[in-house]
Amino acid sequence: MERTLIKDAISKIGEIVRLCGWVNTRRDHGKIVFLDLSDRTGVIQVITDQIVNVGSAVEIIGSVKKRPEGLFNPKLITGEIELKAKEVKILAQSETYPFDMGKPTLDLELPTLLDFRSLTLQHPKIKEIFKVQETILEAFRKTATGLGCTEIVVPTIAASATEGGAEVFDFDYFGHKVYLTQSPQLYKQMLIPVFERVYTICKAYRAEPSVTTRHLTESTQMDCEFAFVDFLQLLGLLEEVGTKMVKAVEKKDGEILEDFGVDKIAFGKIPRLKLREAQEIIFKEFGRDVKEEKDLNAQDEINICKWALEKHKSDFVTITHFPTKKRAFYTMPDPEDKEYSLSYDLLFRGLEILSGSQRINDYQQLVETIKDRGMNPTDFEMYLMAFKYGMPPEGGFSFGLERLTKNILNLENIREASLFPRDMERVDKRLRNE
RNA sequence: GGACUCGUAGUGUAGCGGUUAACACACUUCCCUGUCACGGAAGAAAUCGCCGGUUCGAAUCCGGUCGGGUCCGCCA
Repeated sequence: MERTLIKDAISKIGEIVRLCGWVNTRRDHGKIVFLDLSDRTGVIQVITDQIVNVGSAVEIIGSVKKRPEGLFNPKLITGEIELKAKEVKILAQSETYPFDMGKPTLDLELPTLLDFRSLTLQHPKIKEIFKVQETILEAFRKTATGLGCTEIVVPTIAASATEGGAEVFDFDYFGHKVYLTQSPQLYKQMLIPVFERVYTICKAYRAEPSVTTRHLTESTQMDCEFAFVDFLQLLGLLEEVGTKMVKAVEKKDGEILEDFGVDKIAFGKIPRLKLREAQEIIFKEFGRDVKEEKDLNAQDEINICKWALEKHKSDFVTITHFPTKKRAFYTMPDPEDKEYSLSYDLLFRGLEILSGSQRINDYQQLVETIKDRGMNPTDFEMYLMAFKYGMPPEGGFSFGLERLTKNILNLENIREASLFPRDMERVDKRLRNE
């Protein structure tokens, strides 16, 4: 007999069907036993007299019935029907889970959540995090494609430590020292003269010894790069991509946002502030003098987002013109004040979720900048080659997928927004110093 | 790297000088034909992270150690 998906059972009242899925919970009333059966499309109540362990994979043949009047369950899409089982076949018996999977929220401490990752991911509410992530990825692809970008796949093994800034992982490569890339930056720039506009979804590696709620050593970046654009156009592009991703989640996963108790997202016109202007606002509105700082710290980001929400009804804020010295070498200095750069960060609900810049596209200027930073142009031979042959004005940006997911769902820790998070102390299992 | 915090059944917590170490969920057995976080009865399950000290007496106080967590720094 052909398998029926749970959501399709709704239209099969009176028919005999075969359902496949997992037993979520069991309510045993003696002569009558209720099972909640789930598959990828939903959950249905099954009536049987058999005891089946929670978690087991089963195949159930039975008849779809309309529930008696007054016994509907509005929480289920199948709440007006149920399956009267004729035959329950256990395909794979489940052991007892180390915690209660039946509760609406898995109430576990973070280390427990991650120690049992292959099990905790099965919980409906945790699964939802990654359905949202899927929506973000889907919307990013769709928006970038709509903007004329070609999707590219870039390497994560590189011969030079490249960009400076973050610490990088190095390892032995057939007797040579090579590095894991901290961003797809150089590769997407090299592909500008090929495709004019590109995007990539890739992994980025940072060996920073940071143990915080917002850092991963392996993150997923969503990157775009555009040719023939100026600074203001770039700001428009990043705000469009950012807004569309969040709107897609609101549209497609509204119920999940409700489940997580998330406030309605504010889409007012996104304020654009130079770093100095943002610092001025923080001083005036929050009484904290950070005007000498070269970047915003975590508290600054929270403050300025609060201001943007109150004054501009926007959960986003764009911060521009960071000090040139604090940014990667390929960042274009502001021609009007070279101390500052044509760079930007996008903040969303108190956290930086994107950064990027207008790039230096002039070959000579790029070579000089690399030298000024104490790096060697010969380490960038292939990269620089592209700039000798008609590199147009260009720029781009990079979104952090896990950070965006964390902040959309108001998760406490970024590790919750990664299926298998890597940090200083964990690569699937806990690492111990021997 | 620095500061502050927390380690108690499988899980999440309570207890903070003398308790038979408590509660909830999960688990086992029994009862229950309408539950949907089902309900009811009984039960199993913890050398209170580890080592040492103070004390007549330590889960509880002190020191050390190991392991978490949060914040700061670094960083995206």
